[in-house]
This record gives sequence, structure tokens and C-alpha cells, in this order.
Amino acid sequence: MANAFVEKLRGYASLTEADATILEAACSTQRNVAARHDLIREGDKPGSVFVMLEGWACRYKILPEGGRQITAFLMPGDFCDMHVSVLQEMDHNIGTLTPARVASIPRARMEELIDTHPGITRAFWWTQLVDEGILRAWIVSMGRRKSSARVAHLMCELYVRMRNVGATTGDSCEMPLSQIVLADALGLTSVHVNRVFRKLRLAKIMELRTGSLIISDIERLAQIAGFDDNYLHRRGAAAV
Amino acid sequence: MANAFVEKLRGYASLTEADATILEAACSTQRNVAARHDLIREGDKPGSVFVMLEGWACRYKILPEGGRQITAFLMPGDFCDMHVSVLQEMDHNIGTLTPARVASIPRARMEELIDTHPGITRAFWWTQLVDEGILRAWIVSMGRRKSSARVAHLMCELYVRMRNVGATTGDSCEMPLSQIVLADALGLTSVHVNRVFRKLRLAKIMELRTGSLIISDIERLAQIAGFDDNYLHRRGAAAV
DNA sequence: CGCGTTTTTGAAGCCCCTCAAGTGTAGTGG
DNA sequence: CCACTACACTTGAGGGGCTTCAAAAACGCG
Repeated sequence: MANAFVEKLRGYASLTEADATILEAACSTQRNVAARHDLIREGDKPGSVFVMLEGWACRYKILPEGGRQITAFLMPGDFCDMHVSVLQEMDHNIGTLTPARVASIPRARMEELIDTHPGITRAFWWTQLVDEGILRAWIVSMGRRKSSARVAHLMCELYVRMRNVGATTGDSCEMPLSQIVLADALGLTSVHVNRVFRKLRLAKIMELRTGSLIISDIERLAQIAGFDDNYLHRRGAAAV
Repeated sequence: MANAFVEKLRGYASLTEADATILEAACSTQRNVAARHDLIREGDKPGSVFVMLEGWACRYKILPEGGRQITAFLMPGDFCDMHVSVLQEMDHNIGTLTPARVASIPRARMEELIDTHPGITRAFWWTQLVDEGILRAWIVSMGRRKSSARVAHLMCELYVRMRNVGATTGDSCEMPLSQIVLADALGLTSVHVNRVFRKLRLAKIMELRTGSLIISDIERLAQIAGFDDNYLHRRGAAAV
């Protein structure tokens, strides 16, 4: 059974069975990490590349006044910057949100993979471009969408990303994020996020239970969000 | 005299003189583009990689309701995604803001450079990581900074980026951006951007004339912004 | 069960938006 | 040189979306 990382990269056409096996092996160094634990902190010298195998993490920054802004969610299958080691130091933190299982690919092994396996390298490029697309989509959301659309858009994105790694069951998926965490990602307060979820729940569009998201009316959700999944660059993707 | 692109990559230690010459040559295919002209549109199949030599451009998205969100400014020396060609189609637009001079590096030439010049390849990685850092910094700004801090932060960023390509003169630099354009980048209205600039001007902190930015009190500006330039990853950078 | 955290709801206020009108300013053509 | 046009900038008034502050209820975990 392939891990979520390999599963995700398989969604990209050029990854062969042989490549998948090699990737699987590259993730052999694994460790369990508790929830709310930083994998790497701002100012640290980047070393190995992390791969999320189980559990969720996020990239975040803390502001001088104490506020937190999450800039990305890392779910099973996601990994962190194939070339970070080029940088002298990290400009943000990465921390777990749930208990997680994380693989580390040493810098040398990464470079070896890149040098010798063009298919894997292309798959890495692809994930990096998708991650950039997600960053841009977040900027669009924060800049020009009102709170309901912003919440709806994030839920659409996370649902589709979970589906892309085969982690959805029908119209629901695992989503171990508190409203506080979502607020820190959306640039809202948890109080307001709560009111938005209340409205969407009463409108029978979606519901956020502890640990999971249930979407009852994905069409209306996508419509409220103005969601177009093109930025996730799934090969042969069907529209939502 | 090296072009702005080579000048920028030189800021990254590993670029040798020989590499610089090769890069310069790779930019030999140039063309002039009028202001307000799209270099590439959402849905297009990416081909060559663009390099900005003169003038400014931006990445942007248009929302269903007609609003525009700018997700990045491209200034002289910036280039666009070394691996875009991996994607089937663009998920956003890139358009000029001023008359510009743009180089195109064909996909094949890019791959050749990457295969044969590790120093150049590392410099490309570096610019990509800086661009990602900028995207994250924008998310932090839009999510957690109030309008004055947000405007101040963007001005700090653009000033430092201009300085990194040697395009500043003392405490001022070229900045051919209208308040409307800035508003579309900041997630604010141009009316409010105008009021913020008025306040900062009256406080004798900075002034935006047509075409240029003059910073009178960079320390207070950086303080208002909560600006830390670490995310721009300048080698041996001095603090602001 | 008890405690910490998250969720939920209310009330008041502010930041930024919307709408609107008037004032520059640069470019064009007579 | 001055209409004329098209934008961008500027300023005011009013409103709404989201925040802040506060407190109670519900949840989850040892």
C-alpha cells in the first residue's frame, strides 16, 4: 500500500511504477510527531525535506503583536520545498496541527533523486507549481472575497485536495481543524468564522463537526465560493 | 552592462562571471510590450519563460463579479516560473503595467541551462524560493495587518526589491503604480489607499508621486509595517 | 468527574467600503 | 495655445461587515 505522498504524485501522469517504488523507499526514515509541535522554526537552517504521511500541519508566521497567520495547510501527501536547503534560514514556521507521521528525506538523497530520476523531478516541479497556485488562490480569497465566500472557498480547496489523495468518503472528509485554526488561516476571527459556519449549516450547505467536514450541497458551496479548481492542476480533472 | 535579471541573480553568491555571461546570452530574444498588455492569460498553455528586463508587470486574477486581485508584482530582473511548462494551462494572467522590455527563454533552452549549469540552476531555485516567500508575506499582510501597516509593508518590500537590483537612488525609487493598481494588490479600495497615503504623507513618512516613491523616514515606515526583510533572502543583507 | 479548550451567542464599535462629486493631470487634436 | 477627453486623485458622508469584549454552554480528555 503506497503512502499518501506517492499516491498524490501518481496523480501526475509521468510517475512510473518504478519511480513510485523509489519514492516510497526514499520515505523510509519516518517519525511520529505530537500535535502542536514545530517541525522547523523561523530562523532555523533548513536541513532535510519533510513529507507528511499522516496528520496535518501548517506553515505559519507570528506577528510582533502576537497574532498568527497560517499561510498553508499541509495534509497527508504534501511535502515541503524540494530546494529549501538553498536558503540560509527559514522565513516561517511549520508546525503540526494533529499527531502526525512525518518522513524526512535528507538533502543529499533529494539531490540524488533529482539528478537521476527525471520523472520524479518533474513530479516535484508539479507539486511546487500547485503549491504556488494555492498561495495565489489564498491571496485572491483574502483580498477580494467576503467572509462566507472565503470560508466556502477554503473548504472546497481542502475537500478537493483530500479527494486527490483518495481521502474522502462520499461528500465528507476528515478535517481536524478547529475554528480557531481556520480563522488564523482565513484572516478572520474565530468568532466570525463560527457565525459563517452557522449560516452555512442552517442553509444546509455544509457542516463542520469535530474532525470532519460534511458537504451537503457542493454545487451551492462552489457557487458561493466562486470556486474553480484549475489552480490545483489535477490531470484530467473533472469539474467540481 | 548586465541586464537587471543577471544583476539580480548575482546577488546570489554562487553565480560566477561565466554563468552571468551565459544568462545574459539566454536573454537575447527580446521584445517591447506596451503598457496594459497581457503577456499570458489564464487558460493559455505555457510556452517560453518570460524575463522582465525593463518596466513592470503583475500576476493577477479576475473574479466572476469583475474584481481584480493582483498576486505579484514583476519588476526588472524578475522572471516567471522556470518550470511552468510542466502545467497544462495557466491559472492566472500576467500583464504589463508599464511599457516593458521582455526576454523570452524557450523551454528547450531553459532545460538545457538547468541540465548543464548547476550554478544557474541554484540561482533559479533561489529566486523561486524568494517568490514563494513573497507570496506568503502577502498572505500575512492581507490576513493580519490593518490598512496602514499593509500599505507600509508593500512599500518596504518594493523598495528593498528595487534596491536589490540597484534601482534606487538614496531614499527614493521608481514606482510606476497607480493607487488603483496598489489597491488591487492590497485587497483594499483605491479610495482607502488614497486616505492611507494621505496620512503617511502628512506624517512625513513617505510620499508617492506619479512614477516614484520617496521615503523620508524609513525606520518609522518599517516599524508601522512590522517589516522584516528576511523573507527576501538577500545574501549578507543588512537590516533596513 | 473536573478542567482546559473550543464553540456559541450577544452587544457595541470601528475599520473599511460604497456612493458621489469635484479637482487635478497628461495626452490629443484643432 | 487652448479646448477636449480620459483617467487618476482627492475628499465627504453614510453604512455595513467584521472585530472586540464578554460570558455561558458544550466538548474532549486525563
